[in-house]
Amino acid sequence: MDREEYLRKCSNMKCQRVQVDESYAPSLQDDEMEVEHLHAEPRNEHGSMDGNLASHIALNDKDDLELEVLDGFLDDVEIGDLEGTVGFSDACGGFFLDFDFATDVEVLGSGAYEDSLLENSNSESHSPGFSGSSTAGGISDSTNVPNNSQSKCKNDSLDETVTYDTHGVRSNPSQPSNIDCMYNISLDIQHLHELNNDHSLAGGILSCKKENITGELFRPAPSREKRFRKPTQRYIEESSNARSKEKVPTTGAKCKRRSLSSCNELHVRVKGLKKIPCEKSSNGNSDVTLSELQRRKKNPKKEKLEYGNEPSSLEEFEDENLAPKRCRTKDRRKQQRMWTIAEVTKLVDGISEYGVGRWTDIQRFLFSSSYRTPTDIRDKWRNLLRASSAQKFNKKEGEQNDKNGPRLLPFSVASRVLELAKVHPYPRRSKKSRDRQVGSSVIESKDSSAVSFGRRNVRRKKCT
DNA sequence: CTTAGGG
DNA sequence: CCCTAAG
Repeated sequence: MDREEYLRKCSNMKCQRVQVDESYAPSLQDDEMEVEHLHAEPRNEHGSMDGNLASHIALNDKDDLELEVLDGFLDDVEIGDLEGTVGFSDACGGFFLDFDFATDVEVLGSGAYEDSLLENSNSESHSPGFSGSSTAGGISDSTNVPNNSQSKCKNDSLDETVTYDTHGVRSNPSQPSNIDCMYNISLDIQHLHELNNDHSLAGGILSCKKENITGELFRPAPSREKRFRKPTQRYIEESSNARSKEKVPTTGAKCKRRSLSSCNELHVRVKGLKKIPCEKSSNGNSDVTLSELQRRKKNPKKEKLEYGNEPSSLEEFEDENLAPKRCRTKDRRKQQRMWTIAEVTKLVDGISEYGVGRWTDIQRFLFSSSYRTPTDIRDKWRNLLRASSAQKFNKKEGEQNDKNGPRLLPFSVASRVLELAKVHPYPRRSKKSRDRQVGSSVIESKDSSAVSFGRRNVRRKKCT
């Protein structure tokens, strides 16, 4: 029959592909190889999937529902293929994403997956056609296949790695995981390599598709969402603020968001596994969320520490004064806390002990139980320098300006700050200024030498 | 990660 | 106090 011939053609194409794969990846034992393998040729996969779909459609043209579903999927695959020509990483992302949403992992990950494999071997042993795979999922007799035990062993060992990785990724195993899907696909391919089976690749993927399609309703592939540009940090913050006030998003939006997050997770996971250059968007997003999390995590801790510390009356007073200001400003800003005299003296002591610039040491040894970060300490020192110099200036000018200054630091502290400022200049001389100083000194020495050896210089000048 | 500098 | 670049 022409249908069978067509199918055989398709399967032969797959067969060639498999052989090519095997030629340059003969022993695919570890997972990294598998992932790399999948990354290495996404377009081939696309092509094979496409062909499989075509054959599948040709085979199951009587089933209208599935045809519709497959139409949607085929459309998706084509789009993915087109995107594959744009760039390599994009193609990878598109491929994985497409496959992820077209595949239900719960079905693939459980026994049905093995069933499909077995069934593939069955179909292969019985007849080269796909007559068996059109009834995918139901067949599970392991007695028919001669090399079943061997392949099953391989499969089991690989399954272990898969579950391990999955646990590393997330704690909730009920949710379908992209990694699972990916690994299952790679497992499938490896399994087929092991079997050295020409037709099983096509059949395997085909049965995967079938499983997914019959297992759950086909979700309209949100693969295009993944290419949306990652929002900036500010956008994320603002949108998160706005979203809390907004109504609950619709299910579609929810689905989209989940797909996006899972996409990122997939990319990150793959990156961690293989160190494959990912799209920058995922990186940025993860970084942003990480910093946000850190910030959120930091704040409550500090709040806790604050009460155990030293709540001086002055500080509380200042805090009360500044509380409305904080509320008015952005949320992400840390609560502004005034520096108490005790803190300032501690800071001055620390600087006199450790020197300027070793803010981490000062924070560790003197402000370890405080909410002051090294940056805070450094900023305070900058402000102290400014304030002390200004105070000095004011003192020289006259002391009638006390009202204008919001708060004057005590004379003792100011004097110490000034002393320290002399010993350890804060804006430590940069290379530039040092060079400038050196240059000036050179000029001075030149000048002095010119003064002392003026005639010689002049003579030299004349000579030259 | 720490520091420096600018905002 | 925040952000970011540089080491």
